[in-house]
Amino acid sequence: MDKLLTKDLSADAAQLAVARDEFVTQWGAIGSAWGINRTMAQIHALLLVTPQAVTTDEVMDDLKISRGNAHTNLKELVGWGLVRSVIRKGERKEYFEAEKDVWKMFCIIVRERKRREIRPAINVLKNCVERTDDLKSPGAVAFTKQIQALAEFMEMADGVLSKVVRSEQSSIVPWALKFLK
Amino acid sequence: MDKLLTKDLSADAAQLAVARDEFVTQWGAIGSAWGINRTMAQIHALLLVTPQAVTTDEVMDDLKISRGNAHTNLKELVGWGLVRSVIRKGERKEYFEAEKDVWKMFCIIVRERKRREIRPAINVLKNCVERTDDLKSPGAVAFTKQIQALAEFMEMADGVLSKVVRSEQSSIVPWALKFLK
DNA sequence: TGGTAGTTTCATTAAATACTGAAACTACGA
DNA sequence: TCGTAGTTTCAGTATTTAATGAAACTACCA
Repeated sequence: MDKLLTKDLSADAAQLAVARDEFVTQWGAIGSAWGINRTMAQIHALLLVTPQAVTTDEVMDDLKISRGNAHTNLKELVGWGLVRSVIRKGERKEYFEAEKDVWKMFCIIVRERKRREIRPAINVLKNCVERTDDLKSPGAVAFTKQIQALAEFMEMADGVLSKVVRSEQSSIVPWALKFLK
Repeated sequence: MDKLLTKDLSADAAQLAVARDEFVTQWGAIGSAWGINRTMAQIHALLLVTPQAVTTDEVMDDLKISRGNAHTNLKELVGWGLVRSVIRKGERKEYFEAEKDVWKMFCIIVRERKRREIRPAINVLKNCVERTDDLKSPGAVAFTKQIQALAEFMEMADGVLSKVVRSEQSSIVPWALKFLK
């Protein structure tokens, strides 16, 4: 009876462990497709499904990676703002925990990608336009027009994302959604 | 006088060539950050700013890349639907041209990424939930809840994107934008 | 101020990814 | 059906990117 209960519990724990592992692994693969390094995505996944804050050693141990790798990617995640470091009083170790709220997570990612990638891309485009918008040849005019269209589109997208993310409130998008067709 | 005119024209052409090169190079770098291979992004950029359809050889020559590389990436772009191949009657060569309309381009990219990356990610999440939603331990419940939240968020995002992209009409987003705060 | 727990850095190595170029293939026209 | 222009494939190579692990560093405490 007691044995049976124990057995069930450990079977459950195993099932959970499998699902957790599956999630961490797959999230790593998904990250790759979006230009995020696999390990960083895996660490993020791991922290997302770990209720307590964890140490570098626990991450190393769980994902079977080196200290340097764990350290670098944890700090990178902190740099993105997706992970916070926590210092428990009386302890010297550093603990890490992820932002768990999905909407907040989304806002952080959007803000960072806007800052790191969208804005610089817009600058590149504007720069190209500046170099050519005084040229009169048909080729130059066509070029400028095309780049301008791209620039305008990206500024529009940038603006939409700013507004979506501004309020930090998850209710706005589903609400706006009703108006879309 | 004639010489001066020629000089001016060639200066203009040079200026255009520089801007074009800058765009192609930078677009390649931007693509990298979003998980797209550099060459593919560069070819796409090149076709975007080339009015006529071009051949594999022209791409090779312009970007200084091998035939195999040019071929593979052109076909990949065709696979995404961002580039069409054109066969001119009476000619055996294959020509390629990009979709130039920025909004259509955006719709294509969104649809493809939805299909290739967002849907599979949602399936991974649902799969994880299935494995654990019958478990009763507090750890399992917390896990399931977190994954469920992620899954729901992604389904919502998927739905928003579907609607945004459905009409193939660029006017909808700016319009909906007015309602956002 | 020496010892220790913990963190950070970075030269080296490993792995993943992309590119080349030549050979095989295809399809058309003479 | 042979020759040729053009396309496709892919084994080998190069490049880029990420990971390791050990040494240097830091900060605290006895």
